[in-house]
Amino acid sequence: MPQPDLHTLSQDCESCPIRHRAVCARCETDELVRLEQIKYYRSYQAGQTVIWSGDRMDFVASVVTGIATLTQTMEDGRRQMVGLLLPSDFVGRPGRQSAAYDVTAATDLVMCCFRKKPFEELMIQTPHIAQRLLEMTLDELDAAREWMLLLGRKTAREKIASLLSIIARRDASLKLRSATGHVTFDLPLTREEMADYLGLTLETVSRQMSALKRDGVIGLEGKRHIMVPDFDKLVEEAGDDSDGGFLV
Amino acid sequence: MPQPDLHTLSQDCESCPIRHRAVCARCETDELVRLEQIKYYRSYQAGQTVIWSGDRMDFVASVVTGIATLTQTMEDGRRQMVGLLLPSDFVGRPGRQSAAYDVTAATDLVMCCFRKKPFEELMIQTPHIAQRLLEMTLDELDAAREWMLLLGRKTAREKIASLLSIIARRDASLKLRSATGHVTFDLPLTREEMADYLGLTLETVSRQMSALKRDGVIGLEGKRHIMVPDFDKLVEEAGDDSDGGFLV
DNA sequence: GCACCGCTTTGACGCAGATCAACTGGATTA
DNA sequence: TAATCCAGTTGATCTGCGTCAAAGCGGTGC
Repeated sequence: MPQPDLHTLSQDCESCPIRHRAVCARCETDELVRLEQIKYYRSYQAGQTVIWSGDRMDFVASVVTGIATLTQTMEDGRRQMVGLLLPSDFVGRPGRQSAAYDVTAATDLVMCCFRKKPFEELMIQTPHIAQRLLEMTLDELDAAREWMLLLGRKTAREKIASLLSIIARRDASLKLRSATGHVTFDLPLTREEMADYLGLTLETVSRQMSALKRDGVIGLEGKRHIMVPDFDKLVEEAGDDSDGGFLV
Repeated sequence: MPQPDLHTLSQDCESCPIRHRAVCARCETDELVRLEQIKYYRSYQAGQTVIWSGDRMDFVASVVTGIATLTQTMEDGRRQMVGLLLPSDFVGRPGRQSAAYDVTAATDLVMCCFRKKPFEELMIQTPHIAQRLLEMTLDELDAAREWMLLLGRKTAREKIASLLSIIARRDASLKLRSATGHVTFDLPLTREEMADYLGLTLETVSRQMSALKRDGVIGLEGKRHIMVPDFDKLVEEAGDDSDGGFLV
């Protein structure tokens, strides 16, 4: 169940931490005013389910803080994560009435929700929203295709290195830094969630994390805090082309 | 090298076979006129490369007839298909100057190309194009996520059954039929291309095709013509939820 | 007719990662 | 202080798919 925690939250779009990256990034002041009329915040604790696949979904939303996951589950319980949503990422699909995936809070999570019906109307009237949403969707499609290469062709070790470098990059970009040299960050995912992301078992994830640590590619402090002495080395382990995804 | 074959091709959008499914689907007559001014056709033979990843790309396009593939290649030659483009599907990304993937003609292929610069301008002026492109991109993202489940969690046999049912469905929908009961279609892909789609080797593809044939799930006539006596049986082999993707 | 070629099939074998199971270590509760 | 719990680690074993190799098969050219 969602646990509203509205009083601690900024209600003012202008001072919003994702103002210039989210679906509202291109909006003018007057457009923001209209968005503000249909928005509300929701908070979830780490581990809570935001919505189940197939459930009716009467809002779309932006992640404000925290991390959410999209997962698909087969009848026999096999699970595959298909989306990892960081601050500014968009949840839901205009024009669709029910959720296509399970959405879960991987960390404590705050979302800025828009009632779906008025959001859809606003989208027709203000092209800035649709433009930005198209751009974001195209970025997500590129990320999904990169992810497909990972799932289809990379070894377990490469998968782990890829995931770590993706998280390091996105974490750095949220802090307005770039990921080079010595890098440090917190893993927002459990070993099991990492496994669901990578199409592996949690045992294999654990083994490969230990192997990367043994080989000095990463350092671990506790289970979640990662230290990368040489980011280029990590990227090399990921097996990516040297250009290394500066598209995003 | 592209082999122009313009004389055999319809130049008239109104009589175009993909008029009501492609990126132009929502356009009014006056908008079509403007699109017609910036469009040109190109033909490719099966096996030809349309564009290499990283190459400058000064057009975007719709597939008119035939099938194209998007693939990513790692430095050591491992390949993963990340897109299978059927008639009406869109190629290229407005706002991007170079191709992100290798685009190849899997069959003989005709594309309706738009010069990129004027297309981008037109997109700003006529929201119908951007609206339709957003819708198509969201559909592709859903398909990519389904594909991620396949790559990450399905067995070789399930992967093959999934691919066959996807092709059967899309083939049926192009012929304005629905895929039920006894179904028949041609495979547009070689065993190697199927392997690149599924994250398998061509040997495993061949073995699983033989196994499905042995078990009576499919029949083969030659290498490419597939007969499915009971489509529901095939879908069951694919391991999908019973709803079976009527989203598209 | 035969040789050749690209695609496909089939067989033998090996290995990366899955499975099953035991154990560790830190946090929470009693 | 110990009991419980849960995420994570590590070990032993198994197996599905990859790898390597050989042979089949339909089409094309000579």
